[in-house]
Amino acid sequence: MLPVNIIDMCETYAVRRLYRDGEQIQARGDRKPGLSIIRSGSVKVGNYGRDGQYFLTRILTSGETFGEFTLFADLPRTHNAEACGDTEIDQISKSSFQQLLIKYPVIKDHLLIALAENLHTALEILDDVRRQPIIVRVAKLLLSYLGDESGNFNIPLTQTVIAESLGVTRLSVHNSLKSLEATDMLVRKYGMVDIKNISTLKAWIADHEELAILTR
Amino acid sequence: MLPVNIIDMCETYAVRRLYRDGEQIQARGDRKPGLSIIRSGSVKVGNYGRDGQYFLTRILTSGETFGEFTLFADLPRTHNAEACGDTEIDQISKSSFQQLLIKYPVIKDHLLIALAENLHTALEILDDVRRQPIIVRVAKLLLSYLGDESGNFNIPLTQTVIAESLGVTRLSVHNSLKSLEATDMLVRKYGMVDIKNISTLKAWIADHEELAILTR
DNA sequence: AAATAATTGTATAGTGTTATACAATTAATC
DNA sequence: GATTAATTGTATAACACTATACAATTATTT
Repeated sequence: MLPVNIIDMCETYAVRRLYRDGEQIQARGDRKPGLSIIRSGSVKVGNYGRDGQYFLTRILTSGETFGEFTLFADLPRTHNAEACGDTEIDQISKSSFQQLLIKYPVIKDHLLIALAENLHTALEILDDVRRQPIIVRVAKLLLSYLGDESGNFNIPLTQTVIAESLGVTRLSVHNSLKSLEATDMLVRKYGMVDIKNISTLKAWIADHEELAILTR
Repeated sequence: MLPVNIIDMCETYAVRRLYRDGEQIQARGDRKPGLSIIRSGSVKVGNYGRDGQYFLTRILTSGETFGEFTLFADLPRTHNAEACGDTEIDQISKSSFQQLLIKYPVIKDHLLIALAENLHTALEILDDVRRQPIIVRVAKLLLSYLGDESGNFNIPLTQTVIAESLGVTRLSVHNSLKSLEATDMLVRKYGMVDIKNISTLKAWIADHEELAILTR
């Protein structure tokens, strides 16, 4: 996610387009490079599996960007993206972006940071997928939605969305939430999860993802 | 992986150090930023699971680099790294690297490319972990080791190493290889896998990872 | 207030993967 | 050439997760 003032710099180099709810913005495998900036609405990023099962990677909202890596490496898009509600998107083509970089070289630094952060996040998620049981991954996902410590304690995610985010069945999510509720860390509600005690949740995660740090 | 001439530029800004076989170079969670360049030997990058199970991420060899993302985002190391055989490594601290960037600004562009490529790779692997069955992932891993089309057809990987790379048991790898051998694409040998026909393997992968591209 | 849609809860069977154990084969070492 | 180590092969039981189906609950719409 780029800083606001950087995004403003981009505006004159972009072409704005409106996507209707559910409209596809890009497909996995697309090769047209360019940076996309969400100005209003939100975007569902994910892929469909063999049997139509959907794997949600992330929901991006206003101010967030995607497609950074297509600007610097000639590689196809890794994910489908579709509008989630009517959504306005600024598209900057690769050539426009190169001009933009000449005018505002500082943007390069912010892209380096953004790419570094995204890479770190991706590596951490990959690590979790491999090493953590579902219940820990559910807990960590919930924690990631709390963000600001003292913020909202009720997380508006359906069990289905959590399942799509983690790439598991809704049933597995349901069972995990039930176990977590049994240890009194949260309450399941219709279309949301209420966290009862953040620090307890954090401690529980730290406890259960504790890993042997061996040297051989 | 940075171009050779870029790595040469780095040399005078680096501190070289020898690591003995098996010696730890960095631990997951370490916060000291810096870029590492392998000058000789090789490095095993991975993590240990709860029960001591090892998850191998990659084996890096001479000329390859790691730690790029710690230079631009204040984030801890995601993986353990240990020397695999006696290994020489050039370490460039964050402050040295900043001076280096001032002298050779072009390095920034190569780092952007490297980060973009690494991010793409990570996203693709994450996608495979979620959507592909083990047998397809085994096949894709083998294919990735062929690299140059007409190169070596015998891949020197033990079933254990393949298992650690994919985060599954050796047994699952064994069964996958057996199935792939049954369709006459490869031959299992002691400590290696011989690919009989690359194009057949590629076609098989394309066939089996074919995915529904749905729009809803 | 009634009807419809969305979400959650529960139960059973099936499947792929793991865990565990040990034998067989191949390579390396003495 | 004999011994040891490493790798591969095979078999069984256990387990986590999935697939499928459907009921119950909560919210939304009319």
